[in-house]
Amino acid sequence: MICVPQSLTPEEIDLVDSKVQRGRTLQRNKHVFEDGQKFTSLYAVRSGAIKAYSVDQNGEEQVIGFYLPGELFGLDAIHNDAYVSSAKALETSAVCELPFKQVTELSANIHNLQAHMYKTLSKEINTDQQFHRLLSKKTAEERIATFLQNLSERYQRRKLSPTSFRLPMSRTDIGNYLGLAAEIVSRVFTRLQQNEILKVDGKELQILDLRKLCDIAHHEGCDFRA
Amino acid sequence: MICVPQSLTPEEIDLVDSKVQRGRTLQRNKHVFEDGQKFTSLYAVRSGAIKAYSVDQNGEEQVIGFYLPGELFGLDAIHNDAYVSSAKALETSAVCELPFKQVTELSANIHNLQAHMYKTLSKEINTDQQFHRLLSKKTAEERIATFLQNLSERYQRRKLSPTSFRLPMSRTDIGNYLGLAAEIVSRVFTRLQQNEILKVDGKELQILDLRKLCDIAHHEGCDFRA
DNA sequence: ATGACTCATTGATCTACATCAATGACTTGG
DNA sequence: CCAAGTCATTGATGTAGATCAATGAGTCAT
Repeated sequence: MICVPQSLTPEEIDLVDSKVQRGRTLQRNKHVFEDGQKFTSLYAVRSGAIKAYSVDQNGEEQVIGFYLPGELFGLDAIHNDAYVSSAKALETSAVCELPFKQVTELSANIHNLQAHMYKTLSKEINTDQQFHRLLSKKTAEERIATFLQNLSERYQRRKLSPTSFRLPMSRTDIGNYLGLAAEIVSRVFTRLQQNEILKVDGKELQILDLRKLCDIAHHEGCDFRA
Repeated sequence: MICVPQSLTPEEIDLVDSKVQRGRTLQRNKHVFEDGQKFTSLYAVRSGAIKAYSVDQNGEEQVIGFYLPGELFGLDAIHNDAYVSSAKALETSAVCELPFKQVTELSANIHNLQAHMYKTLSKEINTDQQFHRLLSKKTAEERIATFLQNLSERYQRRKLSPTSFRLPMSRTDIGNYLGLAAEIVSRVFTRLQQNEILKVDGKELQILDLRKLCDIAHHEGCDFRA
């Protein structure tokens, strides 16, 4: 159910649900799909965490994003016959497969589904544009604060603790994603810990002062005034 | 006609065309839409050049993109009731307005149009992800070479010279877009000129050695081997 | 035409982050 | 359960690009 948009009517949900291929489970480091494979399906995370990335000519990896339960990925391949990035499990994970052909066919009839797809794609574009600002203007500390605040929100949306969670990815992955060296991620974590904003123990993370974290992030929609 | 996707059948093109509100013309610095205005329509450029940007709490501008004839913009607002960025003319420009309500209604019936919309949105996501790498990993020189090579391709697609064109935006806008100070843009232009890769005279630009420019760009799909 | 802009260029200096290097802790698979 | 990775942390040093400052060229309104 986590794989089907909740904006539909119950009947529509059933219909869509019946087209969803069920659970592939993946061990850590196993691929959901790889760059270049024939594009067939979108995927939604049921449990665990997925990393999307691409590799350039020089073999240099670029982390594109991290996906948590309830989130949809593979959207970047729709315009192509093949996937344009790879997706692998950061920990033991389960995903649902949504054959894209079914999505288009259903969305011609289910107006709500079409609207949902357009919105999802557009939201992704918007998110990427906010990320443009992050990479273009923000300092290391601001980037990391924004990243953690964003994770916090996403865990909260899934009814999990917004202030205490486990980072499923390595410091290197975080740095790669945020355009920083892993060492800088480490140093900023230490500094935020000294300022009693975080408590970090390996991959276990506690946000002690979400308010301050948001102040540092300078992120739209990350203020408590609202 | 430039506003309607060519992937449709002639009848479909006519149908879509009849729904397209015709030409708004804008003087330099006039807005097509502004952040916060009620979202109603996508826009396509007919002539001129459009800059999309957003402004954060501190009044700091972030250039999100530049749009040339034939290109669609406003996609980032679909998920929302209001525009999430602003778009203004960099020079006297004409745009077509495509009311989004019409687009969704038509796309339920015209399968090709739905497919075209999905592909357009997905392509935009993919472009933004490539930009992620540019900002995260590339040097100033690589960024600028990539940017110019990309402009060159887009002019070529519109049957204009890929090696000789006018930059419609300022150095400040280019720098802002690429995550660089305007001074660096200037310095890199000078350097590329010394190496006889470019000829720059104010906003007039000639690419003297597209091959070398591509080598510098380190950009996928920017090699002559293919 | 003329003064008041904005825009581009170049030089000098500063700094945030990258890079290199070393160490210890954790993880893992044989 | 031990050896061989991988991962995180911290310190020392280097550098690409930011910032500040000055000048000149282009553009615009009147």
